[in-house]
Amino acid sequence: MPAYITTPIYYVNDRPHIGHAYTTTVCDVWARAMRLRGEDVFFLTGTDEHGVKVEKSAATKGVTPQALADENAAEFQRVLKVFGLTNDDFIRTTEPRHEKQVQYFVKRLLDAGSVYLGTFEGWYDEGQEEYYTETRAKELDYKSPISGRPLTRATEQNYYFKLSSFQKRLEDFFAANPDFVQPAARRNEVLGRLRDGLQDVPVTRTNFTWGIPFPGDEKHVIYVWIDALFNYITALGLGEPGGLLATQRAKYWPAAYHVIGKEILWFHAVIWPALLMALELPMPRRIHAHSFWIADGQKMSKSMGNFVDLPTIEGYFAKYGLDAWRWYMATQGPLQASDSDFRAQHFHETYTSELVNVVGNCPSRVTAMISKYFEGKMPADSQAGGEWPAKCAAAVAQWSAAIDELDLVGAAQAAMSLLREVDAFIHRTEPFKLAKDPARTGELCSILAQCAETVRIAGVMLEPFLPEKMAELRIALGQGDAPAATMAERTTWGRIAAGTQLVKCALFPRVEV
RNA sequence: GCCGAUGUAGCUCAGGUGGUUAGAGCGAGGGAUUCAUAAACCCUAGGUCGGCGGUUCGACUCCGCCCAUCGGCACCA
Repeated sequence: MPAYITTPIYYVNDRPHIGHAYTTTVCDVWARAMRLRGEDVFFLTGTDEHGVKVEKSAATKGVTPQALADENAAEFQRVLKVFGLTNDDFIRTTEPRHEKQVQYFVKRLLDAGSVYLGTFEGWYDEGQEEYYTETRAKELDYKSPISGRPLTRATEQNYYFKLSSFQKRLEDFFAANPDFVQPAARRNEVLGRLRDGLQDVPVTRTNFTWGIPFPGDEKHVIYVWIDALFNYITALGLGEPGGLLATQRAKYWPAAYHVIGKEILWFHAVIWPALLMALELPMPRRIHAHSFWIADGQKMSKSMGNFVDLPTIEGYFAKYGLDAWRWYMATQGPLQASDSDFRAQHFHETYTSELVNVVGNCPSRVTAMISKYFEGKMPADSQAGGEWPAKCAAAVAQWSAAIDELDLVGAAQAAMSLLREVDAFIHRTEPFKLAKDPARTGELCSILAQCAETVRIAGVMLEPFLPEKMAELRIALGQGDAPAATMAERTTWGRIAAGTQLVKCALFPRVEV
């Protein structure tokens, strides 16, 4: 079954930081989990490269907007590699394939009467070439915040999208699809605003040129946000029906899961569906709007200089490893409605208590005992797994149900609790004592074989989170490095044949503060 | 200002329909043990459940007010 996972496309005026890393990592874990289940996943990310900010930054630097975009897009792409992210494509809004299709879609909106030419009137700051809303203008006492000169009342012709005409259809859609926007708190915000009524929104501007020209009226430039939203379908070639891209990728629409930050919820939950309705395209499956990381209890901001930036992140890679970073992002992050605090100490504690003491230590003690008592040869289990096959099956089911809901914490817990049970089992049955009594070797064999099998299955479930370390675990358990089997096969009981050579492993070294 | 939330042990959070000693994980302190990465295991936390008032035989759980924090309020990518 096809599944299409997207991140927002990142604005090239920014440098990569924890926000980008977080969203992309969450999507990556999700994509890997779905692929593990055998689903046909297409995972997309990219960069948003148009708009007045890029135009201005480029001018300041004395380069062309395209040169600036090229440089920063390359940086984002480089970072994806460093993070080991498995996106299937990287779309840039300045690519011809995207621009052509956006013009096609906008033309269709125009032809369908969903886009029309209207007049915009507002408070204009001539120095900044910016409009302010009535409330903002009032706050500024109708003076430019930069130059102090009075704002002028200006009008401008713009193309508008008839968002207002989709009110009823959107309400019906939300009523029929209660899970469309996640988490529920975010959905409620959207519903609340929807009740206030919708106004038409401009889709073009004329005060800058760094954008996609409006088809048929080229002094207008398509507004960045609409340009950006379309990336989700231009990457699939939907704006070029019958084209090569569409032949290969059209199957991924509408199986789309848009993972976004809460700041862009309105665009994705309301405007994007309305645009799709206007284009008579089916709705995506889900919009998941996560919250933000804060730093040591305070909002991260560039001016405060407390942004967790790329060098900081790379420091964590060096100290704890890439998988540990992924684990922290996926299990401690703000996937739900409230923000999460990023603290070095919390990172360290999570690493030690979960990865070192459980995910690392449990396989370590199991493989150590098998090494010591059986020269590393997987012992034979005369009890056919005892209660463990059923426990593992239940954990896998729980894992899978959690993955369906993008509940990464739940999925991780399903695997973790299995490992904790193995620890408890060892504590209860005391194989290290049985090993001293030759009469009880049969019992010892069964216990250790059951532990090793359970560890192997838990390891499969942890692969999307900890791809590098779980590959090491597979090798330690004699399972080779590149598993070709499906997840269903790999989580069935008894794949480590008796006699298989196992190796003692220590996956997560303790890190001193 | 308007709309919507949240406020429970050091930290992160659970606590349908009100009822004996308010829970978990992590951290911290102690203990016992050794297969293991001084790990797993056992015990310990005495938190006026934001504040005030009300309803009730009885409220963390219902109502009102107040305080604090957070989110949304559309052209911002």
